Amino acid sequence: MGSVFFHIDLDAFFASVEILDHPEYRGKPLIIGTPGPRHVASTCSYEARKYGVHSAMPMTTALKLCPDALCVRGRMERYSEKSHEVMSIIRSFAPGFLQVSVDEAFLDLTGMERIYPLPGKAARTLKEMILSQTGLTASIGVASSRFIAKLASDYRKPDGLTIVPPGKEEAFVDKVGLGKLWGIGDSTLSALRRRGITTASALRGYPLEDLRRMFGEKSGEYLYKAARGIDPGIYSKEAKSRSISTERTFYPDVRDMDAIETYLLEMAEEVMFRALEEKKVPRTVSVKIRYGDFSTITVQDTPQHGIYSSTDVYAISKELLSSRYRGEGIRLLGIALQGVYDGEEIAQGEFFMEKEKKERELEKTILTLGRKGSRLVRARNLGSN
DNA sequence: TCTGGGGTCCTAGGACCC
DNA sequence: TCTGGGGTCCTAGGACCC
Repeated sequence: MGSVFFHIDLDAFFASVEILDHPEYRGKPLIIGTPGPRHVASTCSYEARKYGVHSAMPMTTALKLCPDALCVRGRMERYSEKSHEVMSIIRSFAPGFLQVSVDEAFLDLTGMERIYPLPGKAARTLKEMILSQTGLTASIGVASSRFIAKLASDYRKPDGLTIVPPGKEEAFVDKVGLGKLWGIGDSTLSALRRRGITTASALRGYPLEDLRRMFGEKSGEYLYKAARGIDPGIYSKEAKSRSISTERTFYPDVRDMDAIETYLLEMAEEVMFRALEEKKVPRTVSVKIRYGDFSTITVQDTPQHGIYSSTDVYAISKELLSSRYRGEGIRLLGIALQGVYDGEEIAQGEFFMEKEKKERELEKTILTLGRKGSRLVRARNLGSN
C-alpha cells in the first residue's frame, strides 16, 4: 500500500475565532489588524476576501478596497488556546501527527487501512469532529505525500476536502498552477517567467542539470521534483537550528540616538528573556536595520566569550549598530539571537561554573521583574518621546 | 498597493585547517 | 616557485512560509 497523508488547514483561522467569540461579526467583512500606515492585515474573513483583501496586505490598501471592513486587533493568546483544542483532536485521530503552525497540521495515515479503509470518509469524520467540538471549519487535503496534501487542502476553501488519488499527482500540480506551489514565491516565479516558463509542464521540459545550473543545486532539484508532483522533501526533517528574534517598525522613522538605544535595550532584554525561559544560550547576536527607503542591512557577531546576559546582548548590539549605521531615519530595528543551543548541555559540561549559573538566575529574576512593569526602560522611553 | 513579525533554509565568499 | 581539494565556521543577503 502507498502512503496516505492528510493536511489539515483551519479556514481564516484568526477571523473565524473572532466570529466565534463575537457572533455579531458573522457575515461581515472582518480584518484582523490595526488600521494605519505600516500595518498589515494578518487574516480576514471570506466576506472581506471578496473585496480582494488578503493576508499581509497593507491596512491602508485593505481599507481602500473595503472601507466598511471591521478591524480588530489580534489576540494571540486566544488563538493559541483555540489552536490547542483543535490540535488535540487531530493528534488523537491518527499517530503520525505533525503540527506546522497555529492553524495547520499533517497526519500520516500510511498503513492504517484497517482503521480507516476510506481516507476520504476519515477526512470527513475529522472535519465533523473539529466543527462540532470547536465550532471551526477546516479544509483537508488527502494525498500520497505531504507536498501534494498541502496543495490539496488549499484547493477548495473554506470547508473543503480534496483527494488526490495516487498517480494523479502530476496532473494535480498542472491544475493548481506553478504560482501556487509551496516553495515557489514571487521571485522564483518571475525568474521562471523571464525564461518563458509559465506552467509546470513547461518546467518539466528542462533536464535536472539545466535547472541546477540556472537556479542552484538545491533550488534546481526542488523545481525539478515539484513540477512532477514529487514531494521535494517539505517538512521531512526536523527543523534544527533555532533563533530568537524581535523587531519593531516605527512610524515615523526614528533618528534620535537616545530613542534608538532605548529600543535596542528593550529588545535585548526581551530576546534574552525568551532565551533564558527556554534554557537556551545563543552563539550569535545580529542586528537588523531598515531605512526609510526600505533598504535593509544585517550585521552579526559571534563573540569568543559567549553570550549570557541581556547586558551582553545590548553591548554587542550597540557595537554592531554603530559599525554600520548610516545616520538616517530608521524604519525598522531588530535583534536576533542565532545558533542557540541547549543551556542544559553546558550544565553537564565541565565549563559551566557555579558563578555563571547564579548570574543567569539573577538575570532571569531581574528580567521577570522588568516584565511586570517596574522597569527603568519605561521611564527612559517616556523621556525620549 | 507601499510593503508586519517570527521563523527556516540556501548561497557565496573568505578564513582557517588538514 | 605557484598553487589542489575538502571540511567547517563565519558573515551578509535573500527567498520563502504562516
